[in-house]
Amino acid sequence: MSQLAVVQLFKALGDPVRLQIVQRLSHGAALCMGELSKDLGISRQGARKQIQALVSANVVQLHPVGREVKVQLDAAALAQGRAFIASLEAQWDQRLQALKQFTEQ
Amino acid sequence: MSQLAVVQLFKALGDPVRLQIVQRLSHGAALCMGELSKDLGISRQGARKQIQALVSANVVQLHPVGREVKVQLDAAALAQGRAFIASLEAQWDQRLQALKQFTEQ
DNA sequence: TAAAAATGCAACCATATGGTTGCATAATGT
DNA sequence: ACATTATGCAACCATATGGTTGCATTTTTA
Repeated sequence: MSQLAVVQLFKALGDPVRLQIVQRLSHGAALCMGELSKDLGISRQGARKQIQALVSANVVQLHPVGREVKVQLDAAALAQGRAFIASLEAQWDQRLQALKQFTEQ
Repeated sequence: MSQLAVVQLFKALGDPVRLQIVQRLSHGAALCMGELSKDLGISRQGARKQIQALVSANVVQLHPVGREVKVQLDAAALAQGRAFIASLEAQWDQRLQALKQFTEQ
């Protein structure tokens, strides 16, 4: 996973509206835009732009169905984000381990 | 962990310069600001502002040592971010499981 | 065939963001 | 003491961002 992709992923999650959208979608149901834009406290077009941001970051996928557009979470993006953080933590722990061995000498 | 804290954490990680800083720090050594600002391709004050953003998001801590200021990663923030993503994935998986059982009926 | 519903597109606006430069200040080395 | 080093603070600027409104388009429903 490229650095750029990771940055885009975290940037996408780093906004209250977008994170709220992701949380609602994580419950599984693929909601259409109209449903999603409610409860967000902003206009439909405002929500649309945030959803587009999630699409660009590959956090979400759009599936047109008739006149509606279903919005579905892409769990792979979440997995990649988690894996990236885990790799940072692994480097950190490795260093702590080395430091521990050094002080025990 | 509050929603706001999660948003701030991801927003902090969602920038190429800040992510680069975090990656360098994940190697363990607590670097001082001057060292960090090099290799970033921006001015010292530019780097300073990004580091401050990381401090505000609790991703990093500052420790003044003489005339220097050491910058150290706070691995707890990483753990919280990873845990948050994991909880989203858990909800997602749970839903998939329910769907599977439904179709198997 | 019309009306309504769900969405798309574009222009616009206020504010946030990422960066710069200039100068001040505190700690260190000679 | 004095020059140097590491940093802090503030003003400033261009662009990105998050939101709005208005209107056009496509699909469903009556």
